[in-house]
Amino acid sequence: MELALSLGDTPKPFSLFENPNKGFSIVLEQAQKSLEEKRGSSDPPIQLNLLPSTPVHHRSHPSPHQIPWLNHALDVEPIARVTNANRFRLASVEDTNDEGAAVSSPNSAASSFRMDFSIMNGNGDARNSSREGGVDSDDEENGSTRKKLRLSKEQSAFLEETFKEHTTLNPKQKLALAKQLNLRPRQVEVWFQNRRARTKLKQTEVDCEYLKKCCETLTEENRRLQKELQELRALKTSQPFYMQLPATTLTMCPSCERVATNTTGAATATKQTASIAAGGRHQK
DNA sequence: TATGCGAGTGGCGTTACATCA
DNA sequence: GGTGATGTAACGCCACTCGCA
Repeated sequence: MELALSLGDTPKPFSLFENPNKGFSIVLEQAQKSLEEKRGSSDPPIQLNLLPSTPVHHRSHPSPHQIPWLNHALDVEPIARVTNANRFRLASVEDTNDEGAAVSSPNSAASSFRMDFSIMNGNGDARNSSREGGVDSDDEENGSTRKKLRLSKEQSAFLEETFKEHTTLNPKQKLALAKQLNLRPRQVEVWFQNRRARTKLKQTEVDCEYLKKCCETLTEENRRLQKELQELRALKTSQPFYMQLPATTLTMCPSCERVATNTTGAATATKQTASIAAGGRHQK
């Protein structure tokens, strides 16, 4: 599994910015604004491309990895986070596919791996080995012990591709995917939950790194400005002559910040004075 | 021993439905 | 009978956690 890290050049800003409920976002926003103001340009914020980027043209130009039935399902019913709003009662369907027994909690459909895939797929072939993510033979023999299930590479890859298309599944998609991969719907559901959680975790790590860099940059900028201020104050005390210049004679060109001579204004004169005191920094 | 990851559990939000005033 | 308030069940998701490979 590859996690692509994109540093900039992303249409979407920082993920945390998108969530106003996160306390982090305020800090980040301020830091980013501050940096942008100082630089005069907006550096593209960092973003970890863990979440699948859904191409705008994705329906018209399907990728080689696209899953037709999923796209079809999308056409029928858009998902994202509307599963609650648009969900339809599938309890009976799921329960049927989900063993319908050995339920340890309302959300966990099964705590053992007893499953006859021949019921679901019409074939109970040799793919149902534990390594392939199907029924574990040990579980068949010993229902009390649960062996660690590992999905096969093919199953993982397929789930990954599906996740790239959309990070959540509606019940139809879940059932279809489970059927296609020879897994229980609950397994597909859990895989997507875990995948979302780990994506979020990775993104958080990247966010933290970005915040660190922001903090360092701002600290450095602050240090520089403090130093500059000290120099200005020193100049002000040692060369009071500049402070006695008529305020109406000097100003700054707003566009290039060079000295102009025949406009007036006390504020701009102050700016000019500061500029001269700073050694004409703007005249590079 | 550390790590990845599949899975269990509890809590929360949302929706549909039933009941009652 | 229609309507709004309230309670409840079902469902999905998330955060946390465990434990196996």
